[in-house]
Amino acid sequence: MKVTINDVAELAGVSIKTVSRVMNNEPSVKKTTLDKVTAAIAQLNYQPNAAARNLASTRSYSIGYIYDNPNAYYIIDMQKGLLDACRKHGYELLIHPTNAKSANIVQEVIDVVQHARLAGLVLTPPFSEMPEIAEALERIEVDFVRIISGSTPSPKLNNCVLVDDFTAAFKITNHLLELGHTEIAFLCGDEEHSSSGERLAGFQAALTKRGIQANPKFVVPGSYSFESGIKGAKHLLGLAHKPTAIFACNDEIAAGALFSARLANVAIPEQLSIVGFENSPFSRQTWPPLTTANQPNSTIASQAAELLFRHTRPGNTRSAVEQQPVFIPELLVRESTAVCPR
Amino acid sequence: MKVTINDVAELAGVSIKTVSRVMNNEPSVKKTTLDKVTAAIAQLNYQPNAAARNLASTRSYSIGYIYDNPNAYYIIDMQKGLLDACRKHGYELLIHPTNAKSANIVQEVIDVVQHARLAGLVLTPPFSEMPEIAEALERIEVDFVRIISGSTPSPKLNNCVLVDDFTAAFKITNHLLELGHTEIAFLCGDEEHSSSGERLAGFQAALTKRGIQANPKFVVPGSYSFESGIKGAKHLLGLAHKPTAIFACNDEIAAGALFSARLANVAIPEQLSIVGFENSPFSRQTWPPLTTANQPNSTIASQAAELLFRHTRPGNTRSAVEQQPVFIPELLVRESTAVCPR
DNA sequence: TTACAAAATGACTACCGCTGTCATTGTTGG
DNA sequence: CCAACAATGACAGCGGTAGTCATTTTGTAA
Repeated sequence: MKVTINDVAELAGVSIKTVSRVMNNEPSVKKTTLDKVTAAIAQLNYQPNAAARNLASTRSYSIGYIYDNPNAYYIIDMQKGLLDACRKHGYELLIHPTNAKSANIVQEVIDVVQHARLAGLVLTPPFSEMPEIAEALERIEVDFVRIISGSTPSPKLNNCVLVDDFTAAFKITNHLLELGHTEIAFLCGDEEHSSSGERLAGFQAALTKRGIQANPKFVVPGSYSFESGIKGAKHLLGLAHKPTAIFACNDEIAAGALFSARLANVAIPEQLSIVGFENSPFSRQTWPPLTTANQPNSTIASQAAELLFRHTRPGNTRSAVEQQPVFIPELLVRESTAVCPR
Repeated sequence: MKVTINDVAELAGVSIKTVSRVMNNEPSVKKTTLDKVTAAIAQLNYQPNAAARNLASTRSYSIGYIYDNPNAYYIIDMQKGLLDACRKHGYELLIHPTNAKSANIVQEVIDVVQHARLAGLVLTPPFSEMPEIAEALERIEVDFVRIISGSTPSPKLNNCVLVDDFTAAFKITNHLLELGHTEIAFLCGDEEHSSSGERLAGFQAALTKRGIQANPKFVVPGSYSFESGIKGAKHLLGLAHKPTAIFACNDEIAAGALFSARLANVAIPEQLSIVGFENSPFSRQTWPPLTTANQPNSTIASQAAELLFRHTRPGNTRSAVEQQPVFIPELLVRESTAVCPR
């Protein structure tokens, strides 16, 4: 029933030490031996006992995902990507939802890492944007990969997976411009999340490039919620001079805006175009379905985990600057956008 | 830095075996010794190394949560509750999202359980309603707790946590009846989910009790989605004889119905009352916010885990019939319901 | 071929931190 | 005061990793 390293060694006709060498990708194993052992492993479907490994090894075979994000769809997608990568590399995933604003959050993170003897951590906003967390993890010498909003790799962004909100927002805005819109409003997300700022910057850059001066009245502060979308759109539709398109900082805001427009008897997309961002299930559930930017969260998460594993693997120095994967969410045109009515 | 059982033993002036006994709630530890050890544990903030425990013990200290559910909010809530219970009892949680409809799902579940040496499993719909899964788990003698829709504990529902959809639906319907509604429509969820049937039964029972005959035209089949709510409500509002209230089988359907009503220029709640079910974040994000039934998913999950731990703990026989906790989602009145206009 | 260094492998040991078993020591009550 | 039982401790693993050498293979230059 239970296959141990001894069974594999016996079948392959080698010592357990050699099997161990194979399992840990150590060099100095001859090709022919490696093949024999690999075959035996496959034949017996041997999977090393995680508990024994963790106990014996100085290395750890689990990584953690600490999060605090109201967007359940985002979290689920991230988890999925992390789990896939973990499964592939024989790691375990520890999930730890918590409150990023709690007073002793740094200590809590440290406790989790140390108690579970984690090899590393994957951080998403807001944790990935909290310098005190990064500092603490560096202090206790635990690897981590941050998923953050950004477009240009740089040494400062060491160990980050970048999501290029700027460029994606630029493209979305171009889509609206191509439809003839020039009076475009922007509904911001939370100021604390850098993604909101990046998207706004991309939006403004696209306008500027076309020689259009962004109307400051059309930039509405808010937060990443349906509620905020309702309010923001209501405000915009009450202006004497109304926009013909709204760029909402995420799908929830867009859905709220859509709702508000309905209330005001504004036809979407005939009288008003609305775009979202993220391609959450949310965006497909509205009516009409939202034009948005597809953010491949699972893939992003997988990449982040892979990056982490690369560090964690022995022989790699933590300080080595890794290449920084950059993801550009892609424009996904659906039915909430149309040619400018004017 | 790292506190082990030895440190505790030394501080308490006992052998490590005694500390182990305390950690595992074994009897035959003298009160005075127990206090000494407990104090030492607290003082050092000792937490046993999970890997070592798993390795040494015949028992397992991890449980699994296997799921396949499109509702991310539900999953996140469940995870939260399970994690809380696990943390409290020193267990670990393995999460495993997968596809319930895959051909070899039973084998997959068995593999997960055996590879991770799980002490038990918590199952939610659809897994909790798949007899082949239950049979397989019984065959390999792994404990599991199912969270299912049901109102009356019975030996057949051994090791289940019941969510009394029937009674909750009954109460919701009563709320509508008390507002004077008699022409109430029902938007069904997926047929495969027993919760939909239970809610419908509760709805009909409430009508019957008031001597109202349910109009068969007002029971609309569908699925647990926004889309389905849109369609269902559109159909209902197109009838010559329209309902004055709609009972949607969950919040997403209700949100869809609400959307449809807006499109048809039907004022909510003045002209039409709409209720949902679940109290998902969704229900607060609509406008007006939905009257719904609050389903405390985290608590339900915690209870399920507790039940599982009780089995798993040595000294308990698997076959012992446990009490079955029953949760009745509670009516939560918000702004989507009002007195019947007629 | 031979010789010899280098590479590959194995035998063995010491853990990792905890639990299970069984022997030993305390602590009662008759 | 001693049986009888409760409370405690000594010690051997669990299934691996890691390190140390010793030994066997291999490759290669003379």
